[in-house]
Amino acid sequence: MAIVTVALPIRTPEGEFLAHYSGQGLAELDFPQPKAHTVKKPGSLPADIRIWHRLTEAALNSILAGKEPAGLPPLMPVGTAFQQSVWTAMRAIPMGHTRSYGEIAEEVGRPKAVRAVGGACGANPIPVLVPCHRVLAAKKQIGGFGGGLAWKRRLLEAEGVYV
DNA sequence: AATGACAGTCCCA
DNA sequence: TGGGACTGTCATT
Repeated sequence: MAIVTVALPIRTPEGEFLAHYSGQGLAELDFPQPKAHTVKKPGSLPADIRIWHRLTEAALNSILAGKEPAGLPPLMPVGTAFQQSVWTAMRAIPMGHTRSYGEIAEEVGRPKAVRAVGGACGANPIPVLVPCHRVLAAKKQIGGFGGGLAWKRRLLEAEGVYV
């Protein structure tokens, strides 16, 4: 059975993100690429994907503007059981709040797997909407970020969080 | 199958 | 300030 995904661009004040949809929902969200690459739009899209994309566009722009999204598309990232549990825990962090890698590790029942939590954060396919940027190192240190620390700072700043 | 490298954290010297 | 143990995942060997 073929795996079907659709990639659609999202214009924001920060650049053009790229959203990937599977048949289940939003599977991946890419930060703006250094090289502006054109995305070919399919002539017609399934109704559910159009709806999800509108939700993704609105949610992404809301968060970038520091506002609570009115709604989210179904978030369907692909990953291991451990990664799924970490991503689920991250989604429970309210806007403007943060957790440490250690706190997330405890929440998923693996208090000693702190470092592995960092790995799962880095593997998060849906940054921003799955708020990996709200996970900091101990003592409110900034920690790392796959998309570049500038993005992490930018996203935290939009939520009024300063490290 | 084993090793090394990571978006971490704590402990002990 | 520095080194070791701990943990999940992936690339490399």
